[in-house]
Amino acid sequence: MGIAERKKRHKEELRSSILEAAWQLVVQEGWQALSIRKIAEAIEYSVPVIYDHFANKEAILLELTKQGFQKLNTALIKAQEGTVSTESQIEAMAYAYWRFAFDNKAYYQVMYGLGIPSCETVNQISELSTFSELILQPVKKLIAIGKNPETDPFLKLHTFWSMLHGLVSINMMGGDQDKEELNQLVLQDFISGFISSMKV
Amino acid sequence: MGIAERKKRHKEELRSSILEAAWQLVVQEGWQALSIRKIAEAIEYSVPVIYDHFANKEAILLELTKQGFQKLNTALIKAQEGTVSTESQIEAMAYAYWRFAFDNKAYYQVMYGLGIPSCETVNQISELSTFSELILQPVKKLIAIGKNPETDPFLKLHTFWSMLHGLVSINMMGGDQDKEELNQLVLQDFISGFISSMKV
DNA sequence: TTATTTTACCTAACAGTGTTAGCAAAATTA
DNA sequence: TAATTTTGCTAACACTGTTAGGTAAAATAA
Repeated sequence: MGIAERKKRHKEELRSSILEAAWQLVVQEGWQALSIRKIAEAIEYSVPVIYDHFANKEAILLELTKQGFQKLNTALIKAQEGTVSTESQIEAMAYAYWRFAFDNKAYYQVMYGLGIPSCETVNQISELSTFSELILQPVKKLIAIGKNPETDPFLKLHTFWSMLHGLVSINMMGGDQDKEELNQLVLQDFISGFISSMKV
Repeated sequence: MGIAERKKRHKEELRSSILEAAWQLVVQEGWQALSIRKIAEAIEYSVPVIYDHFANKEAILLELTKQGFQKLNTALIKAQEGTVSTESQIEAMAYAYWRFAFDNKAYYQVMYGLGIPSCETVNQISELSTFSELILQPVKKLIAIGKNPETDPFLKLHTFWSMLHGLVSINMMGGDQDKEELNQLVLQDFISGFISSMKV
């Protein structure tokens, strides 16, 4: 009964080739230029075949979004494991977040940059991101060290994530390369400010 | 020669009726559902007439963006004029920024939410926003009061704006109304943290 | 092996999008 | 009144996402 397996394997290959082609197109031309027909041409199949694997175009984007969050999560974990002290962990993770965004602009834009679409994508972002879980422990420790033990760690976390996203998205605009130095300063300023704000 | 004037007036009326119709459609159905044909139908003219007033669809969105920044600017100025102390000025402006975003979600999304398009829209945002100029003076004063006079006001400003945008855009996602309380806390946490970070 | 059914895949279409070429009618000027 | 400019329209082009319906090949059943 190897026939069914071969078919299944082929189907999975086709599915991932769709994602691969879609991703390549997104990187090359931006996610606004992505079209089903271009994907079909790239994988050398007709258009309806794509709809055998994905319900619609949005489902493809959503899958790429998931891939992006997976990459981000591993980067964050790696950053956390690289250091020991609580402060340096937060710092490393913020930096890793920043680096991921700028090293994978296309991913970050698919993950967040689609604006506020009517789809379910956005609602899934908070579920996809393990950023909160990862950074919760360090934040709690920092608060414990600080002078105000009543500080809400979830609130701090939420603020941290929001502000970090703001820094990334604002600095991703324009695209002037000569702002690279400024950007580094902005990030450092933010991190040190945030850490000290929890100790107070 | 009142004929030419009448024509000119009519042309301007048509132009603003296009913008008005476009805006109404954006509010009702979101900016992704905006189409030239819908605008044409709304103003009861044929499609090509629109192209006599705007080069393309993007130009219409850009005009709405400008309107949005104008509204935001006046809100910020009003907030600044309402208070005297430096700290409360910054606080009031941040709050006004926040309120504008959530009271005019459609505007804010047109202004920032289009992701990172290939167009020139984004590059014009920094020029359109007078947020930087308005908040520069209060920031400078705060730094002067603080213990570290070498702090770069422009850097602080940039950070402030970025983080504020991050707070808004993250909290604008999801759209759960029961998060309203949390959102207020997040904003207050951010403002107090930022102000104290400059005094240090 | 033959008949039947299932699977795989494609062509062609529908309804929508931004944009523009070319033409008819109305308004203005000479 | 005749010529000219302005005004606005129809119709088309080249796209977009999505799907209905059909065909030929492959797998299964008789």
